[in-house]
Amino acid sequence: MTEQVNQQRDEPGGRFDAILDAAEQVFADSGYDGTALREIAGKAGVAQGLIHYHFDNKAGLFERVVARRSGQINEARAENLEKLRAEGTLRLEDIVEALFRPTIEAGIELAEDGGSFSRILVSLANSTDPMAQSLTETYYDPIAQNYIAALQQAEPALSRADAVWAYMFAIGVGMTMMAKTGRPKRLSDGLCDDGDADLMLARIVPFICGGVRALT
Amino acid sequence: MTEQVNQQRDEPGGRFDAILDAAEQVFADSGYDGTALREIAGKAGVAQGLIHYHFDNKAGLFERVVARRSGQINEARAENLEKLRAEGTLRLEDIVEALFRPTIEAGIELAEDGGSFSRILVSLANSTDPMAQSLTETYYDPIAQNYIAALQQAEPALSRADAVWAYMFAIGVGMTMMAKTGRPKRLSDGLCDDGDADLMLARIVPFICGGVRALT
DNA sequence: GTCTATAGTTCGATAGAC
DNA sequence: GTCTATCGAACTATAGAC
Repeated sequence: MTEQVNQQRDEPGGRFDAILDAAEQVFADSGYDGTALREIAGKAGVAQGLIHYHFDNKAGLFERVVARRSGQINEARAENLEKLRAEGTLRLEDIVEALFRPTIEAGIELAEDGGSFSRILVSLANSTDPMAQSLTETYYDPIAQNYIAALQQAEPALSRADAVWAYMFAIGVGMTMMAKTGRPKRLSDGLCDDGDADLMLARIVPFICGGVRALT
Repeated sequence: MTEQVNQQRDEPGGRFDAILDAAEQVFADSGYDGTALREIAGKAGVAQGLIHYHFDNKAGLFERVVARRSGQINEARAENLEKLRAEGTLRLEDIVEALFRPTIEAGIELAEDGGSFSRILVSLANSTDPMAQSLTETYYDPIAQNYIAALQQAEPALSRADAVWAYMFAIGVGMTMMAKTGRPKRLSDGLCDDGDADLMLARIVPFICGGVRALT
C-alpha cells in the first residue's frame, strides 16, 4: 500500500484539523448563525466543498468542534475529581478549582487567538436552541452530576436541590471569565482584567465557595 | 386637524409597538443573527417594509427593542437603590434584591411568552459584538457603576477591584436565572425550576451575598 | 481527498402604489 | 403610514472534474 495523496483525518496538521481550528475561531467570534462557511474555508485555506465532504453540513461541523474540546475538558475534569477523591477529604475550594482549570487550558490551547472555545461554551450554556441543548445534555450534564455529588460530599449540609443551584451558579460565575468581553476592565478603569485567567480564578474560587456555604 | 389614518408611534397597541413586541420575542428566541425580519413582520401582522419605515434596518430595530426595556429596568434599579440609600444603612441583601427584581418584572411583562427580554439581556452581556458592547456600555455600565459603589458602601472592606469583580460575578449568577434554559430542572429531576423567578431569587441572593463577603 | 462552478434558497433592503 | 412587489446580495449545499 503506497502513501496516500494527502493526510488522513486523524493526523494533526492536515486539512481536517485545519477546518476544525478555523471553525472554532469563527464560531466563537461570530456565533453559530453569524458564521459563514465561506469564512471558515478561507481561514483554513481549503475549498468550501471540502467542509461538506468531511462534516456533511454546518451543524455537523459545529458538533465536531464542540465534541473535540469537550472531550478534552471533561476527561480532565473527571480525572481532577478522581484525584481529589483518592486523596481523601473533599475540600470545596479544590472542587471548584478542578471544575474550571480545564476550561482555561482548553481555551488557550490555540496560540493565536485569545481562547476561542470558551466563548463557544458560554453561548452553548445560555442557548435554548435544540442543538445547543442536546450538546449540553450529551457532553456536560454527566460531568455536572459528578460535580454536584462532590459538592454535597464536601458540604453535607447542602440539600440536593441546593447542590444543583450551587452548580448552576458556579457555572454562571465562571462564564464571566469565559466570555472575555473586556467589561471588567472597562468598569474598573483597567484595574480588572478578564483576560488573566489565573487572576480571575483567584477571585472566582473564594466567591463561589462563600456562596455555596451561604446556601447551607 | 382631523384624525389620522392610523395610530401614532407613541400610542400603545399600534403597529409600531406591535413590531417591537414581536421583535423582542423573535430576537430572544433566535438571537440577532438567527432572526429574520420576515418572521417579525409576520408575527406583528404588518408588512416587512413597515419595519424599515419605522426603524431603518435590522440593527435599528434591535437597538430600539433593547432601549425600550433597558429604560424601564434601569430606572427601577436606580429608584430602588435611591430608596435604600434614603432609608439609611445599606444592607448587601437589599442591594442584590434591588438589582435583580426589575429584570424579573420586565421579563414577565409580556404575558404570552416566558419572559423574552431577559434572554436578550443574557446574549447582550456575553457578546463581543461591537453593537452589543456599545449597547451594554450605553445602557448598563452607568447603573453598574452605581451598584458597584453601593457594594463598597455596604461592605467597606471590599477593595474597588473586588467590588467590580463582585458585580460581574453577581451578574453571572443572575444570568442562570435569566437564560431560562431549563437545565436546573433537567439536572435535578424536576426539583429545581429556573422558570420560578421568586424561588430562584431566594437562592441567588444568599449565594451572591456569601460570595461577596468571602472576597473581603 | 480536494477543487471549481453553480444551483437553489433566504435574507435585508428599496421602489412605488395607495 | 402601510402595503405589494421585487432587486441584489449572501448563504448552504450539491454536482462533477481531477
